[in-house]
Amino acid sequence: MSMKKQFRATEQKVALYEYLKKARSHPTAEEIYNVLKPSYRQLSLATVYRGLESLQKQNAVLEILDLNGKAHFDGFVHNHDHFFCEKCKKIYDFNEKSILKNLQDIPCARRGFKINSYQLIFSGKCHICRKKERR
Amino acid sequence: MSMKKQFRATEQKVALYEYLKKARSHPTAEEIYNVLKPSYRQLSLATVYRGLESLQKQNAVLEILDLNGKAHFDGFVHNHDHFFCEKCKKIYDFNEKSILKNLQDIPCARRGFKINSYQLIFSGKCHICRKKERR
DNA sequence: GTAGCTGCAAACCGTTTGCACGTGA
DNA sequence: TCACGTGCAAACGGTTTGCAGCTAC
Repeated sequence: MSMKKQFRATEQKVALYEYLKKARSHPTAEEIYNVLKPSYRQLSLATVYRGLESLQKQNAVLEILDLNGKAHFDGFVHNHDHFFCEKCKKIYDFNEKSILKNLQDIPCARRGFKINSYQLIFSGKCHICRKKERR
Repeated sequence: MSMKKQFRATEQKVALYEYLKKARSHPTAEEIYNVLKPSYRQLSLATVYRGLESLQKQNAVLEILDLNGKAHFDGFVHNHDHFFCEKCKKIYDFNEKSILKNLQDIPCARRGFKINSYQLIFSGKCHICRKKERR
């Protein structure tokens, strides 16, 4: 029989979670590591990755792959889309609610496919990089 | 002045292109390599990657990142969406034309963002894997 | 007490690169 | 001719893993 795994609220995982909740910047694991390292001097990158994996399984955090295949993390877990800047490689929230509203309506069931989720990521140039270019 | 790079139709690149045009299976670079290797005994994986990069620049081929960050390639370059099977890791075409029709209509310009492209990938279980499970 | 978590270092693996040689236009 | 492409092997970089010790519950 399948016993559900118990997640533990360790100091490190709480710190990860709290940072992601307030940072709306979609950081990578390494960026998070660099921010938290000064406060948690023993912290290791592997722990960041494992903590993020654990938080994901609890649906507390979302993983987004950018168009280079690099993982970013988002503390805002409601269904929304993203924008990836090809220049500065930052990820932005594109909206509060995904522009794909009715997932059920999408005509896919006829092929026998079961959709669990989707990722919609726009790619281009962000307002900051465009402004810099115009100089 | 910026001279445009000339692309050459070498034997290897033609083989890559022709394989992708008929294989509707969204193979990875390694899968393509394994298929072509018997016919091109000197072929190296690096050449496959470089050839695919070159074909992409000519808009002859499309790169799709699956939800594990792995690159797959598609010889069908018109704007369409994909489906990624979480079980067998295969990528399928989801439709002939993307369900996002009017890219211009998306209210993004107000933020000063410039959209060049987007990737919409559904994730779930494909019909083959679902069938297998039901046994 | 014990399942789950941590830090460290090493391994992993898909992809890219440097180099010397080859080849298409 | 010579810019572009190739094969090989080594490097890269983000992520994962094995292990011994630690900690939340």
